[in-house]
Amino acid sequence: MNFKESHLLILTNVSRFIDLSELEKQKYISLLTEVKVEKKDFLLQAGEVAKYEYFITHGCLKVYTIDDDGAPHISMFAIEDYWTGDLSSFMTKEPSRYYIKATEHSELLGISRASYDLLFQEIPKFERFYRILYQKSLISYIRRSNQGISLTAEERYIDFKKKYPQLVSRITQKDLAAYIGITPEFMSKIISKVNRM
Amino acid sequence: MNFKESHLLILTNVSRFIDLSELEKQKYISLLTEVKVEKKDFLLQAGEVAKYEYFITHGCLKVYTIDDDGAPHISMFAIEDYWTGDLSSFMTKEPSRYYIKATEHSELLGISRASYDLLFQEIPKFERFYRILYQKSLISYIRRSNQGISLTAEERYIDFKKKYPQLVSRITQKDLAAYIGITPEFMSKIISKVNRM
DNA sequence: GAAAAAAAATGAACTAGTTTAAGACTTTTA
DNA sequence: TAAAAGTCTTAAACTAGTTCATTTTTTTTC
Repeated sequence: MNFKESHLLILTNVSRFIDLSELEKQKYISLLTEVKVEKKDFLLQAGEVAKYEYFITHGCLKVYTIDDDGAPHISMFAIEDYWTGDLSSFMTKEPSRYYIKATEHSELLGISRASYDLLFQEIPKFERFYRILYQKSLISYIRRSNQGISLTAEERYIDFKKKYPQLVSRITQKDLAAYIGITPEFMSKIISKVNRM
Repeated sequence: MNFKESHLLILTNVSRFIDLSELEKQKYISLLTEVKVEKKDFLLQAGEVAKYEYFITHGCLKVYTIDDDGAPHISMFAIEDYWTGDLSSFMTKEPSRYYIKATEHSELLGISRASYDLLFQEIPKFERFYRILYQKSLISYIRRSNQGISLTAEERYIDFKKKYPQLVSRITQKDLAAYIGITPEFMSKIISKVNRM
């Protein structure tokens, strides 16, 4: 069976943790929905229930909240070969507090809540896949929430640059500031300082 | 079969997400190790590999790092009916950067890495248990790391008090400051301000 | 490819949170 | 139960990061 490129990408991602038979691969692919968004399009807006979890086959998106003062706070950037969505709203079916917006033309594979539930019944191995996926995400969020309180903004910027060098050139300074947790003005100061060093 | 109180506690916790047969329950319990620690004892120290993940049947512990300036940063408090450990070190078998210290006399059930791996072979249902457990933890860490950058220290304190009212009276103000991400002096100011309101 | 819109830089005045230091209160330990 | 150690409070001087306002540079749009 020949899979298209985006399907091969997600199958390769899944195969990092579990092995699927040809039949299981086809079954899995059949549960996915293709989604394309243009730059600035929303995949999700606060107030909506998150109907899908997404795997990104191409592009870049930002996941963020808007606080009471209207300031955005980016909780993650998501690029090719990563997963995104609002897991909380997806699971509880309560309205989301997040926006997910494409920062470039992006292509994704979405799985609906019904398909997600069905997946575990049909291919129980996916419990293992998600167990490992969530475990790894959890480890990096624990680290991030710890760094948020123990590092200065400058240290967080240097750390981000070291960890995601490709990303720095793909996102605006303003968005990076909203991720690091500072104002764009202070981000600008940090960058010119760090570059001078 | 009669289980002892601590075993009943962990079985009840596990039964929130999966159903186990009597035989599976016995098998599971056989993989656990009982641990007791006195106040101020360490369950783990930075530099060691985390040999166990723990379920707390009684007591309270703090999980923290010490930064380059010697300042502690608490990443979680763990009490009865919660899980704790350094998942990153436990999985990678690399030395931990965390300390886990009892803030009261505590009793725990530990599972070693070998038993954890065996558990999935013997009772695959545990993939589901951990998938759901990690999913829920992930959701709360995503929320926490977002709040860390979007709320002021005062807002984080008020939020903590609302969310974990029982805990506030069980931990010192100093430890709460190390969790919130501020100095004990500023914590003291916030508390006297909030109490005056 | 010109006009409009958004992002980035810079600087001055401000504020949330830190540092240092000292005294009062509470808990632990011998 | 006294003394030692740790925790909490208060206050003054300080600094990391914000706010607001203006100009320059880059990107988007028609």
